[in-house]
Amino acid sequence: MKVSREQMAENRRRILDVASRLFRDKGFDAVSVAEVMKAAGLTHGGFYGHFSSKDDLIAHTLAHVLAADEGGGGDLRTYVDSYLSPRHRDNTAGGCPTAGFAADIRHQTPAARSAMTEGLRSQIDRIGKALPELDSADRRRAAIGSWAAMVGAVILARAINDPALSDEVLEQTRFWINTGISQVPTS
Amino acid sequence: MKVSREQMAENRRRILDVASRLFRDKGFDAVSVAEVMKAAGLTHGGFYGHFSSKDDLIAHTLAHVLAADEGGGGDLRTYVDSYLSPRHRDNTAGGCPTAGFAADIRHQTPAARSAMTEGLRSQIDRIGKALPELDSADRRRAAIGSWAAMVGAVILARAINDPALSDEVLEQTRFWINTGISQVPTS
DNA sequence: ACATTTACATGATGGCCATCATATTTAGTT
DNA sequence: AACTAAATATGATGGCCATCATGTAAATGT
Repeated sequence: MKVSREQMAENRRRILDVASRLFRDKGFDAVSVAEVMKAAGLTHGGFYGHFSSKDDLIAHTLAHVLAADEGGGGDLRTYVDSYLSPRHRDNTAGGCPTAGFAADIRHQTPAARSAMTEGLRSQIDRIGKALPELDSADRRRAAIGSWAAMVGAVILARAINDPALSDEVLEQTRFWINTGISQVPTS
Repeated sequence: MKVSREQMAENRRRILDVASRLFRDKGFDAVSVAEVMKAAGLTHGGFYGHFSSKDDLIAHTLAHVLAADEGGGGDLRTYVDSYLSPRHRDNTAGGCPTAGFAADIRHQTPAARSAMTEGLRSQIDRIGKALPELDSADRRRAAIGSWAAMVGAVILARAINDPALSDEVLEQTRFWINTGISQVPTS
């Protein structure tokens, strides 16, 4: 049955929302189109009225979630601490899309990879803006280095089995980053 | 046809070798059992004589490749530089299994996750041993922080589309790590 | 040499999934 | 109020894949 224009727009938004959560949680391959539609409260048939293919959904999901992700507004220390928390590690479905998707994106379409590229660019800028005390070159270096460490630490912490080591990876990386961004690099 | 005991052992080794390359290159899901066997010069039927399931193959492949991976023998600077090189970024099939598998392992069996846990543990120790100038606590922190940044940087560099930004992520992370491990942390 | 075991090959089987075809119902439009 | 177009539902279809069943031939033990 046909639905109103706003209803359809809302359906599309809901598809993207649940897809971004399911994909982050289980990976692109492990989530079927039918599963996404069901989670959005629809059936699989209507899918191709919204997107031309599953790959198309993936690309739109990435653009959607990376645009929605702000993450660097407030204090950098606070952001780093919450990013490298057990709470964030355990919240894969609602957590950082970069940590959830980055490794998988290597196998996706150019459109998906471009969305990730732009997301990374703006994240580096955002972190850099939160480091006004450094000069321009140091700021960019600290932003990229810190972000790589944050993403890597969460991915490693999620991969392993031992809760104590997982917690330690997060905490030591936290300290490592906080000492790193608090001093002028020797270059 | 039956083959000799040594031939069978060699076949098994070859299966693990090609599996580790294919999995690193394309991901666990995108590689079929038949594809692995074909790459090993066999047909799919014999597979279940060597492994009880695809999950079993994945777990053994991980243990195999993480055991073979030494990586921290020589100078740490040299290791970091080669790890964060475009050459390593572009060599997914032969490159670091942690960077290739870490994100995917979250969805694998407990056996696979345990193999990764032990691999991470020994890698942290290896890097720590290469930092004799730091005291014990700083050494562990630097080892974990550096390793997280290395893994994160390679994953990010592989995910994105823009070669210049990809190169920059590697290079800036290299600088960031090298300044980080060359100074006594303030905390 | 013979018997037996066994590693591998060939050839199903059943399930899941992306995508498509068609039906149904209702929002817009006149 | 009636018409048309569009959004979603229901129901195929074809392909891929993990796993299993069975055949075959060579290796190993006696």
